[in-house]
Amino acid sequence: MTDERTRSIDLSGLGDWKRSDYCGGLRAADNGREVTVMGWVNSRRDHGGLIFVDLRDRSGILQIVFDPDSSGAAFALAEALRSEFVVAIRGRIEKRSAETINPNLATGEIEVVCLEAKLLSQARPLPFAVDGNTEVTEQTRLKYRFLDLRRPEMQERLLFRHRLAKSVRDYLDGAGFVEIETPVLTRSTPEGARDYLVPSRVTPGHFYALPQSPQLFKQILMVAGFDRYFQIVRCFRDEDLRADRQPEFTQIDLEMSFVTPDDVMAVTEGMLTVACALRGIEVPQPIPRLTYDDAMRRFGIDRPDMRFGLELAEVSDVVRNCEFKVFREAVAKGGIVKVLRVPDGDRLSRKDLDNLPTLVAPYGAKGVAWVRVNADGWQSPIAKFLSDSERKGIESACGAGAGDLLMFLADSPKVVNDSLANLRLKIGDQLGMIPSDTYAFVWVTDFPLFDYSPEDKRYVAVHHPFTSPRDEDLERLESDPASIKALAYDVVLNGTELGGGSVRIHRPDVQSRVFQALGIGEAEARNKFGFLLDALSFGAPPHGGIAFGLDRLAMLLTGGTSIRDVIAFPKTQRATCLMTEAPSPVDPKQLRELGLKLSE
RNA sequence: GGGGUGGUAGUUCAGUUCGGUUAGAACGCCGGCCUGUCACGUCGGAGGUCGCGGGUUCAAGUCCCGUCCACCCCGCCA
Repeated sequence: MTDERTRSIDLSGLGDWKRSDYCGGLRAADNGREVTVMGWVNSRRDHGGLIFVDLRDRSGILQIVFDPDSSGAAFALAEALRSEFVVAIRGRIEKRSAETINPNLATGEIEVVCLEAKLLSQARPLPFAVDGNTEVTEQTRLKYRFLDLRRPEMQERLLFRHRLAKSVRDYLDGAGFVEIETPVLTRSTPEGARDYLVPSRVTPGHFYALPQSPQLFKQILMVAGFDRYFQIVRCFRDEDLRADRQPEFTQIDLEMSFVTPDDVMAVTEGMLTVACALRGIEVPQPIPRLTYDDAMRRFGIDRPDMRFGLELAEVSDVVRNCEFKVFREAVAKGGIVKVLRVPDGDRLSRKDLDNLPTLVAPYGAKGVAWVRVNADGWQSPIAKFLSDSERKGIESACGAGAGDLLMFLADSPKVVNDSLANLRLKIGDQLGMIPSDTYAFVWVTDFPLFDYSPEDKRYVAVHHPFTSPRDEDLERLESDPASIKALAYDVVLNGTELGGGSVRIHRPDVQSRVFQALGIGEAEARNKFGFLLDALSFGAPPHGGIAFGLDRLAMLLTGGTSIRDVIAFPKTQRATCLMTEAPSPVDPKQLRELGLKLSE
């Protein structure tokens, strides 16, 4: 079939032809001009004695008319054209007659009458149509990414990503930030995600790590006196993938000297304003703030979707001694009981209610108790276990009134919050309460500095080990680590964490104490972070910064649900590339040079 | 590591409950006709390792076991 397609046609070179215009920009005002356009055959309509070709380039689509009266040679060539052949067209722009205008095309008032044509390249029959009307599975798209990326939708996404990065760069440049590159081959650090390792040939048995972020380098650039740094930089984390997580991703990374959290947040708000303006989206000035404790209390999550209500309320104290064993025992065991109030609860059917346990099971919850608050009292399987005063207490805790549906979770704080946070999203979505054209930004502040890891039997850094505690908490660093709040802040958009940052520790004594609290001994700290402690000891300014997920920002601003759609060549969930088939085995010789041996 | 969904023509899917003649549709592809289409029309045609391996059966796309791939989620990750 390939042979038949290609047999009788000669390919041409460009010769002295130069493109005069992109397809998509031509208009009625160009009537009469002779133009040279080049691009791909988006589609071909052959009427026997007359052939129309929609020519596509990055800018759009333009109709070319091949008429034997205008050029017999070009017409003969048009007969052989097929989808995605690459051609150069010389022709004259003509206004279309009124009845042949195509209002669906930006260039629909005109067409190009072909006077001369060159076939630059042929295409085998395609695995899928590039025309944008055909649904294709992602697996096929990723294998033939070069074709997928031709689709106007993907072109627009990547062009937008370009404009987004440029607007950020321009803004930060204008705000006095200096773009400085940091190493990609660097050293492995404990804490945080699993590193991608790169073996050293020159020092066998030693490894570089690809950076999870340029964290330490940017701090050292502050010590070096650059005052304001930024970088749009690739980061690497060898963890399992999600729709919004790739093993390599791009951060907008910045750091500033002599600042408080407010200063970093102000720069961030300016940057987001410029970025969102590309989509006509307004960013509130300032972006509302929520403490971590409030976020957890009201939404059960540290990245709440603020586009809708459905807030949570805690009722542990109300039900501490109630007759319902599940509630009573949860509280007795140090757990909590929280309630999600759904207004107009009859929008959820009994079947919906029966399905609730399935929705929370992934988070370890054993069930969901529910109550319908009717005008004449409570309708609920657990109503009989709750006294009048307990009912009143619950109603006042969550503001319940007639018509509301209440959903209860009783378990450890983690299970309750995880479950209800997820339930809130699911139900908000199901009831159509989440407006899709709204962009709700929120700062989450005052994160805990440490989180206790039962697995490791020690405290781990919630943000990272270089985050500064609040000054007023310093004295409790050793005595009550769990109570320490960090000078850390996340910016959240529609329930997605866009960026996070902190003011850093700039005193070597404080840094050492935090390492101690994290169970990183003096010798290990010296060994792993000696260069940082050194740097801090030679005159470090107070400094802080933030890092943004460029991919996530691009995804949200293009209305996508997966960052793969704003990454030209993304990886699959198993971190492979379907186009290049990376990763791949390597030649034994390469392994020998690196001093590596594979086990079995 | 775990849970879920999917894999049938180049593509997107139906067919799988309840096993049964030659596995279908649309789009695409190939050929004929067609001078105003733009999802062109029209006539004809080709195209299948039913993801892969094993099993049950007279008989497997369909049932059973294993396995690979993609996606969503939990764990993991800021």
